Amino acid sequence: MPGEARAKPASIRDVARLASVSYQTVSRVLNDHPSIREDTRQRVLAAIRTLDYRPNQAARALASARPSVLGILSTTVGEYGTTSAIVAIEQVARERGFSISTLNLAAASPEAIGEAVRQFEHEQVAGIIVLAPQVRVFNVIGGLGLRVPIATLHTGAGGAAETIASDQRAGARIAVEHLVSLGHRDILHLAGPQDWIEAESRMHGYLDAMFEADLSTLPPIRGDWTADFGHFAGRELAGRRDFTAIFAANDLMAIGLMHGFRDAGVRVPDDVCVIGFDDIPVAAHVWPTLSTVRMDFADLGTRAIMHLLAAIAGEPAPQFAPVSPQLMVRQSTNPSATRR
Amino acid sequence: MPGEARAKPASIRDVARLASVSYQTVSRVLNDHPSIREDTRQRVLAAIRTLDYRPNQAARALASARPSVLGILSTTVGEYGTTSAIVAIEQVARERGFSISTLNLAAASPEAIGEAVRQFEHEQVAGIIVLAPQVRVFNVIGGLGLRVPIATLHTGAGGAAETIASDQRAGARIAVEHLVSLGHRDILHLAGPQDWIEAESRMHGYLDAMFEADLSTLPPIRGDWTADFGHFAGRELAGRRDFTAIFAANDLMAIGLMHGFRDAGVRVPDDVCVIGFDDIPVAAHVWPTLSTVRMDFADLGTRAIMHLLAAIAGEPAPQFAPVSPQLMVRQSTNPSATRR
DNA sequence: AAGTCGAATGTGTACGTTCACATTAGTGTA
DNA sequence: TACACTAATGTGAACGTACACATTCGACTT
Repeated sequence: MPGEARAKPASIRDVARLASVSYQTVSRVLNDHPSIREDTRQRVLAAIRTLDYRPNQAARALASARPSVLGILSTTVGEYGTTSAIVAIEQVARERGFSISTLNLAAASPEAIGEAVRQFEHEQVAGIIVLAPQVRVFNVIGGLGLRVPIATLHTGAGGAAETIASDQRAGARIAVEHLVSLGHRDILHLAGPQDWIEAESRMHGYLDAMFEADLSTLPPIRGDWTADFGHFAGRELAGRRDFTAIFAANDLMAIGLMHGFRDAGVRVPDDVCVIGFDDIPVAAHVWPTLSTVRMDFADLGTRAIMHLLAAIAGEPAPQFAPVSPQLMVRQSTNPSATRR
Repeated sequence: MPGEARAKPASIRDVARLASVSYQTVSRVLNDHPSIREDTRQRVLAAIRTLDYRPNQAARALASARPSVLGILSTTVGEYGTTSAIVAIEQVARERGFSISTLNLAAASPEAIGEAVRQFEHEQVAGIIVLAPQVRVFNVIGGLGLRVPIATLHTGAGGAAETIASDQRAGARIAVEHLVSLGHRDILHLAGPQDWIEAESRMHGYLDAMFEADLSTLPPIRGDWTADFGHFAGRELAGRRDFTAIFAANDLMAIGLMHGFRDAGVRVPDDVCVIGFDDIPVAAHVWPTLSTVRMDFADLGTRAIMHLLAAIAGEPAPQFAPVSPQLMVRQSTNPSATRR
């Protein structure tokens, strides 16, 4: 509003002039070149501060091969934890001088994914983090002969994509083991969509635990992650009596499931025990409060980005201790705890 | 893995050579210059398709004043709807040829916000969309003498920031009117944090409805949007008998509130009616199912981006019909409907 | 038929940075 | 003291595009 003529941002040459050096010297200071005398460096840094100079990323990306943008590809289909992972990723990335370009896919069709990745490629991103953990995403990406490094939060990516050892499988196992320890023998799994890596991991965890406890498994129900589906499933399953506990692949479905049971007159946890996965913020507040498994998604995000940055720098992949998922025991698996 | 030498992406000059025109002509085709013969344009477009050419955004941003990146600034403190708004914003922006750079703030301190905005400025963004609707965010931004256009989803931004007429206030009003129509006269408001624009809007809606119904208001409780706080508040409020209904500023707090009441032996909706705001996916599945108000956040996002794009292009702000919030009546405000 | 005008296209240059190479200063060695 | 060798700095290009200007071409006027 005050209409003050805004000065054009300072360029590397302005800094050089003020510091009485060549623009190249400034560039070296910016890029931590080893051969710079300390007093020169200080003079340049002072000039940078005086002029509030910030390197032009566009020019930098144009002139150098290595770009300064990281792409995050995600599907919106509600996965809890995605957000906290993104925040963690961003933070690390920005500390290392990268910007983040996000691309949220409404539908995860192979075409859309391919297009998105090519979009990133054309935007000259340094690397891509994929938070759209469908199996076919990786098939598509694998078939693209991609040049940019890719990382994901999830195991089982297969193909060329770099993967992080996440412990969804261990988490699912812990959940089921909890049910087993309560004496349940007939445990049903309400799984996620077939194509999802996380759904597969969690189902494997279920199978692991059942196998180890020497229990026979029931064919899992395939859901779509939504509470609405859980609700539907609950009403459908109310008629069956071949299970005494259910492990739902996420909390949303678990909560819908309990609603469906309630509608049908099946009591949780008295008639059927339910455990979820994620520990979404409302899990501790629904009725009955939902037992679940909590994972540190921010930590997973950090690993993914560290992994990606290492790949970009051509360094060997960093190793991390496994993330330990945490069992949250609440009312939905504890018959004696439900008081109204 | 197959180590095939990857070809360098095609440049505008490659296209020009293939189409037997000058690179400038290609540039004109790309920028929809009027004076291009139709057959020339077609020849250029064909060459573009053949080479799978995509303009280099970095070079484009460098050469032209107008950059092609839009910044999205948001705080992570859980607001439902942010995600769907972002998706909508991105879609429109990408259609118009912009990339999206996101910057999620963990803490919304004035310093962090200022730094984030300067970061965007330095990244040469064309405009910024702010999804961190705290009042002080706008104070900080207003005091920055910013040159890039800014838009937000929310009204009441004040200062220089461009605003969109959103209807949170109307939504809150509808929620309270619903309670009034059920015969409630003593209605308490569980508000959001003082600094938040949305919290203020929703409180204003509450006050509007109470005033119009000629009812006296109670001092609102200030929450922090979380279910945990709602839980705490529910236990605290259970001792009070000076209200028969509560309007919570978001669903998360409403669900926690019902949990707190349950703990304290207060029955919802029989003793106290509860209504929330947002219609988060679990609202229809908790017990009792939560009455609430649904807003089309994707639509709000679309408006915000249209607004911003108009500002960037120097066009007048587009006008939209108000978004009508939708009342979702469920069990938590319907005493006769709770069957177990 | 020469002149005028606008449409269509081409040529130089700049954007801000990095890279490859060239140069100068600085230090030790013989 | 001269020599080599490294450290420190400087110079000329190039990245891929858009902008300002110059040019060519054709059609229409007089």
